[in-house]
Amino acid sequence: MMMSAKTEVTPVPPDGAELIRVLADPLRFEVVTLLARETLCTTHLVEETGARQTNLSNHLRVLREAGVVDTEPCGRFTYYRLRPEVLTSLAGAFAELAETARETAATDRKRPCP
Amino acid sequence: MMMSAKTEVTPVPPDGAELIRVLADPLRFEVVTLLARETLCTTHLVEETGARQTNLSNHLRVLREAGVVDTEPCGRFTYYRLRPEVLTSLAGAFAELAETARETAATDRKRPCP
DNA sequence: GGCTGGTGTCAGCCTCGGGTGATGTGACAG
DNA sequence: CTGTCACATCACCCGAGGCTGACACCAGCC
Repeated sequence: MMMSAKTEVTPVPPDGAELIRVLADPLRFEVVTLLARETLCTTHLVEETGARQTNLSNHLRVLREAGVVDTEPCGRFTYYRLRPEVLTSLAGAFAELAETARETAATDRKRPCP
Repeated sequence: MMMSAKTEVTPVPPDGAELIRVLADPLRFEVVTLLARETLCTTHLVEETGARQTNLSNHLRVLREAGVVDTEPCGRFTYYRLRPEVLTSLAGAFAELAETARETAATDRKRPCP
């Protein structure tokens, strides 16, 4: 069958808990921070983070499978681009949780001791 | 010598990366979700999550040391209350990161291949 | 063609951290 | 005072996952 140039648009299963787990790793979070400011390829990330290429490639796969980043091949290089929507939804989830917590604190809602 | 029974207002070292790591654990995140809706004590959390008391106590210590929750002793019980500010700041951080990423994507800002 | 440089994949090592059981302590009930 | 309950702390086990080295792959350059 033909493959065409599908970039495999990534189905992006937006699992909240899984997403947090992915972002919890220090190196992955550093990569995300760097990619937020600039679209980079693996070589740049190696320079910036000081991590081994193999190590970074593994982490980038995790980020890719989690739908956090998109890849854009450019000759021998591979550009990594961050997906803002993912971070936005995460921020929204935390904001909503914080709002609920603030209401709970304001009305002093607590379950009685049994 | 020591001054009164201060509840030890928790210095709260607001380390972003550390905070994410703390919230990345499924059980801890479930606890945070539950505490957002209602102030509970350990017994309630044991009932709700189905986890062992020891296990929960350990996780609650992590949440306490990270400044995510506050404790309020009530007789033999200990109430756990969520700190909305922590979640708010985290949400803000992610929103800011998302904003930066959106700008980067909009202006197609990328570092050239060396 | 062969060679080099940029990346992904695989298999293994090894540490970190979550789960558990035993045990201690303080607070009520009797 | 003694028992029980709520909760914390400790010591230990063990598996998930991060890191690495060896290798495969592909795209340009000679």
